Amino acid sequence: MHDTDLASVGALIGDPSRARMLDSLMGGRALAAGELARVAGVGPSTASEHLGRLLAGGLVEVVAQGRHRYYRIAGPAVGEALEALSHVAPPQPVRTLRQAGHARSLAFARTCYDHLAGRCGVLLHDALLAQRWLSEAYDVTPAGSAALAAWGVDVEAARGRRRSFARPCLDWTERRPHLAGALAADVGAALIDRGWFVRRAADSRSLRLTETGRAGLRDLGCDLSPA
Amino acid sequence: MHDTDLASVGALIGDPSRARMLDSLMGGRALAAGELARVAGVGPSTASEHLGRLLAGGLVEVVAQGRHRYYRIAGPAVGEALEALSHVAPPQPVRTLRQAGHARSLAFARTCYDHLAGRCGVLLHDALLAQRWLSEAYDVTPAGSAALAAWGVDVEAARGRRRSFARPCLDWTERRPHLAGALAADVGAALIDRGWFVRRAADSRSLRLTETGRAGLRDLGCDLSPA
DNA sequence: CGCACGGTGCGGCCGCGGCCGAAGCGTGAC
DNA sequence: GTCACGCTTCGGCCGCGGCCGCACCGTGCG
Repeated sequence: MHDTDLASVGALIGDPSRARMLDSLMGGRALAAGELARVAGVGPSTASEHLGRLLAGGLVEVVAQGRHRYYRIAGPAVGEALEALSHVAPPQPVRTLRQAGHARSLAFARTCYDHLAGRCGVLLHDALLAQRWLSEAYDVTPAGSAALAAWGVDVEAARGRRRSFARPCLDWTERRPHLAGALAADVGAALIDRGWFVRRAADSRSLRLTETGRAGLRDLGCDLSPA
Repeated sequence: MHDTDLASVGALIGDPSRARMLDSLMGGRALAAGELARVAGVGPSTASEHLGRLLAGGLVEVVAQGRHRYYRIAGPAVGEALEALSHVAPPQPVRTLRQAGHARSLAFARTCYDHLAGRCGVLLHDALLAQRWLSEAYDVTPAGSAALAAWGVDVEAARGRRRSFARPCLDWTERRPHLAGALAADVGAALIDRGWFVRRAADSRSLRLTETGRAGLRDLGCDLSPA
């Protein structure tokens, strides 16, 4: 099954169409083949071929549901690899006004595989430390545990998962750390759940900060003033 | 300078010749263009072209010395990305006896970008925790600080560097964690310095455990009996 | 000095792989 | 049952890029 070495997995990511698909899937949710064809800008047949290769390479997995086939990132290791890769691949230059707007919204709030990133991500990271919900060693304090429980986050469940619990991750737009790991994934999901953020589109990593979220961040002591 | 997006950096890694070059460079030291041509199995001109692309993509950097040009991994971010990629790209199947021997020695002791990995890597990781030189939070204890100083490791200097200090990293041959991060890099260098390990070849990641190292690991309580 | 050597640039060959259109298959709607 | 739709498979076209040989440049040696 696994004849994949460094080169072949790199080649899988190295195709522009597949890279766009993977980038969309880094939003964390499963997307249908047709949606992925659209974001990649190719026909359905071509997309199907790409997805077949990604599947064979173990980068994505598929779940059939009705007459749709939903693809998603295969596991945390894949997400972390793509995340690490994007750290050495800063954003491409802007060409159109539309792209400029999209880039700005991505820089403000987005998902990074399965957790929050962008300006809001680093602000939240800083706030969690400033409020001492997290220690410098990135462990949850008793106060943090209680506060996160109020958000609907099960800290102990996150701790039990087989991936790093909480760690800093250098944000490539802010060049400062945001929070990554199992806890970060749960916190991000909880905040979307509580309506702080809404996804701009099902197949995009871009998030929109709601008024609720804006108030919540202010309560945490975050300074949302531009730059 | 940076027009590199996810796809182009993936494509850089995706070529078999370039992947072999990068894998060799993951040994942590700078290698001359000719050596890299040899490990890649291509002519000098082809290798030069590859290295030019890797250079333009920011994956390697070059230092001219005499009539040689030495290439090395550009920075920690690149090393971490390659490391993360290799986690989703388990080793390719064995075809020859020579490869089998090489695979076995790699599984026993090797460098993973700039720190120790393989069976010896995870044994050392376990020993550092068992001896309580490292806490569960992967911070160095006072006892550990003294012991590491005796090895010639400057713990405080490692703490100051702009990369993660010490963290677990899942070993893909042992499927158990070894130690990664700035501290791990210094510890690995110190142990090679003290003659516990020697590099099997300048352009390989494979290490050989010396008698000195074998005794040292035993003193730490490591069980070196095979499997 | 001249030669050997390491490394790079260029021209040309060639094969891998991305792309599409058409056809086939299974699922769900009516 | 019949049709529509989502997705995959197959065949064929074509362009990108890896490969080499050769020429060129700079360095170091005798």
